[in-house]
Amino acid sequence: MQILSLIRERFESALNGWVKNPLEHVQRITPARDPQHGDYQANIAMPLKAELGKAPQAIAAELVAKLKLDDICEPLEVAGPGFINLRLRNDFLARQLEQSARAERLGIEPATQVKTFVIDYSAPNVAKPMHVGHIRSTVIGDALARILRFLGHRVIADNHLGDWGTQFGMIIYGYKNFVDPSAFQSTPVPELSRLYRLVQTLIGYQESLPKLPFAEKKLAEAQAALVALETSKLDEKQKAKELKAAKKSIDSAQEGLDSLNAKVSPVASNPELVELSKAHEQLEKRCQLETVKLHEGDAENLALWNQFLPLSIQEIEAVYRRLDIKFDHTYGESFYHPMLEGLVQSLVDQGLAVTSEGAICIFLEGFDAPMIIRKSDGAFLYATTDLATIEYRMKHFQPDAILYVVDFRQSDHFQKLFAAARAIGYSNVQLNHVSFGTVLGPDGKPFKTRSGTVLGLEYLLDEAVERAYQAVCDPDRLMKAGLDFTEDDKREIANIVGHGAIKYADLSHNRTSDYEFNIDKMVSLEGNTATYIQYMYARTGSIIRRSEMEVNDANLHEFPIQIQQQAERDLALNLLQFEDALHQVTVEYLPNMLTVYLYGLAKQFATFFEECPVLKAEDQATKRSRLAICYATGKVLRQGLELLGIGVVPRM
RNA sequence: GCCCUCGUAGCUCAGUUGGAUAGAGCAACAGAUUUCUAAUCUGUGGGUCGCAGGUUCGAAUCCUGCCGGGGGUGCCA
Repeated sequence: MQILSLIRERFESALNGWVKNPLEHVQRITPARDPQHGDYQANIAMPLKAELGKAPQAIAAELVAKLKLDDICEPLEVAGPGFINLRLRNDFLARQLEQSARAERLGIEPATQVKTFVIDYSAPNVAKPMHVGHIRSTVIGDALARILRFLGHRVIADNHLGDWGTQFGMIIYGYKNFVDPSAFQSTPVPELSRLYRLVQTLIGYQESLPKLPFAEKKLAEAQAALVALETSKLDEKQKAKELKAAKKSIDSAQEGLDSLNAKVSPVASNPELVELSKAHEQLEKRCQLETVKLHEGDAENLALWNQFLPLSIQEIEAVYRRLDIKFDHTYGESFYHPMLEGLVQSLVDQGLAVTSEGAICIFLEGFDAPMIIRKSDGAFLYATTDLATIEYRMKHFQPDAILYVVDFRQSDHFQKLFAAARAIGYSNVQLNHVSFGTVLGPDGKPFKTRSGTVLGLEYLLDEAVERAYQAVCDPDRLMKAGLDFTEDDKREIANIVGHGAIKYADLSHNRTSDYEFNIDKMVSLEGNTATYIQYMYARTGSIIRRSEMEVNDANLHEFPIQIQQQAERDLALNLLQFEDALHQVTVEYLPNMLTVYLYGLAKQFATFFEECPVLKAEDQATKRSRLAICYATGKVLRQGLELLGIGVVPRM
């Protein structure tokens, strides 16, 4: 059982019958922020001032007198305005650690109230190459699935594949008109990617070219406005403000012009492409038509779709295999397509959806714009599929919660979707947009593929593995560390370290923040990285191996733990807070709560490693105790990393 | 225009949901090594938590306004 729950229980029984809502107050017992205030602190007395009509210090003193904690804690201490500081007894820590270290699941009991979670994550668009932007959803969703499952919940991992969207119209059109048959024969997936990019480039060109004169005019106007402003006779303050606005509108005009040029110039500079564009005017419309034909069941397009889809999925699955990501279901958009017509009809019949400006809409309280579920041309939208998906999931899985691990830019969409779901009557399910921030490039702007060339996810992973290989398997380092690896060993280590680096870099940021993508830093072997933690894990094993003693769950009772040094105590306390860290993750679905914990634990072990010799310990009892501590640390580090989808190696 | 979101050390980021003197890593500087794997450890310097008010025992955290960045905003996903 987690220590925190244990302490809270004791407080609860002391508060029972004395204050109105003990459970609420007990939540204000937390691990101490500052170790000089003990291990845990109870910030309970201060808010009770009003209810009990006494000074907080007096309340705290009274509470301390009522508490029965002497088997767990040193004598309690009231400090400052009424904090109660708790310090665990060393023998309690040692006993707890012995118990949890030999338990199969580190003593973590499965949840008593098992909940069903559907987690919707990754969701790449098939036929578009996966890139750096797909990392976040995939890795965060996978970590949450692993952690919730470990805590005993029922988890349904569902990959809502984009397999029915407009990109297929583009690829079908590209295939019909631009395919290189021999390339498609030998390497179909890259050829499909090429076709997709070609069509996309041409469409971008056709869209942007006519806008170019307007953008140029807008820029010129903005510049003229600035000049006019500079000579005008406004008062200083007003003028400064307007100058700023004028400069800003120049910047945005410039930016607009630049982005148009970026779409125009790759084609304009290539006569062949210009010819292609001329031969395929209104390309976007043509592609849309192919999409419509597909959706209407056109035999040729459906056959092409059926041919392309498995190829693309194979490609995606190869990435998942590398990353050790597994789903329970992969119900893509196409899976829901047959349900959409009926869904919209029934919403109209119920009066929940109405026709407005030719489109079928759901109007929701608190939103300016409606949620459109059928376009005026009859086509369905993302929102329609999402509603059908909720209906399907509710019917087949009866979830307590559905988590959508999707980019924060879609938060409006999800707010509407959730409001619509409630309006339809799905009230006994928690719908949660587990949103995440943008991956930024070195310029602080959204990470874009470098001018034209796509920085694919596969390339990125290869790069990380290669750098991991160079760093970890540096011959000098291996010699100094006395490590003698075969080439296979090295490759395996590089794989685990490289992939772990990418995942950890993502998971260690608060998911709601943007973060700067920096491959050097990710695969760097210093600081808050997976590699550091993996390294500390390897050291726990290395000590045990060198002791030439067998240490395992079954015989761990022969290695009784005694806590003597500060470093041992800090490490033991840290180890026992693993379960707390996991629960922290689940409160707001923040995997970085676990990375923070693991990094702290790894650092704590490094301190222990420096200060507490194991093999050269002063006596046998100390040696055995410290071996047990190493064993426990290794176990928690390995388990923690595994819950993040990150592996370990015995030596590195 | 309206709505959402962010602003913390030179840089990259945490901050356990309102707790005590705001923390890490990188970079800089000073130490520790015939090692239990130095990919390490110990220490130093570095802050107006964007600004101004408010709420209360107590605010980086909640509320209001302003400044600045990002995103969204009726038929894309």
